[in-house]
Amino acid sequence: MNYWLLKSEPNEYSIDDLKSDETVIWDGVRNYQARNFLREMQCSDIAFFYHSNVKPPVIAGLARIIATNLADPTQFDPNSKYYDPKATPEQPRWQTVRVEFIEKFNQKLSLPQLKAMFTPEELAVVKKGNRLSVMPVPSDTAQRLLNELSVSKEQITENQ
DNA sequence: GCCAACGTTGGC
DNA sequence: GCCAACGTTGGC
Repeated sequence: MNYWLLKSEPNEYSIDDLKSDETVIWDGVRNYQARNFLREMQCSDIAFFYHSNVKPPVIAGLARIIATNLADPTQFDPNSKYYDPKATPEQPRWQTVRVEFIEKFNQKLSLPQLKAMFTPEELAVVKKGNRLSVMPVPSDTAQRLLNELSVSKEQITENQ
């Protein structure tokens, strides 16, 4: 199992939105490095849900990857701001995943706290100037985060 | 609101 | 294929 971090501006889509939707397709990513990470995701992988562009930025919750290698439907929609005229259903350029709500944290970890806990090598989101919206979280970093957030193994395992 | 960081575009 | 110009992200 692999761990990831997904950034979202809560004005656009928050952990509360995911909680009420239960699942969502993670559309709108238009950065190749981020897309390549989306392509690597596998079912039952865990994602830390990060709220960006708020004071302070926080890890707000947890999500599970439940479907992979999906063509992002917004690339085919001329009315979407994520429309890509070079993409066709036969040859899509942007793949993504569907995620499922697991948990919203009461005690959120803020970016200053994350900077105190981790080096940029351990957790890329603490690196100054990092604009990537999808990034891997090394397994040992993920374990430390889950421990800090008091997440039990049962909570992140499917078929509880 | 500012601006550093950095990805993308396009002229050459 | 280089790189200046430009646009966007996102912390501060």
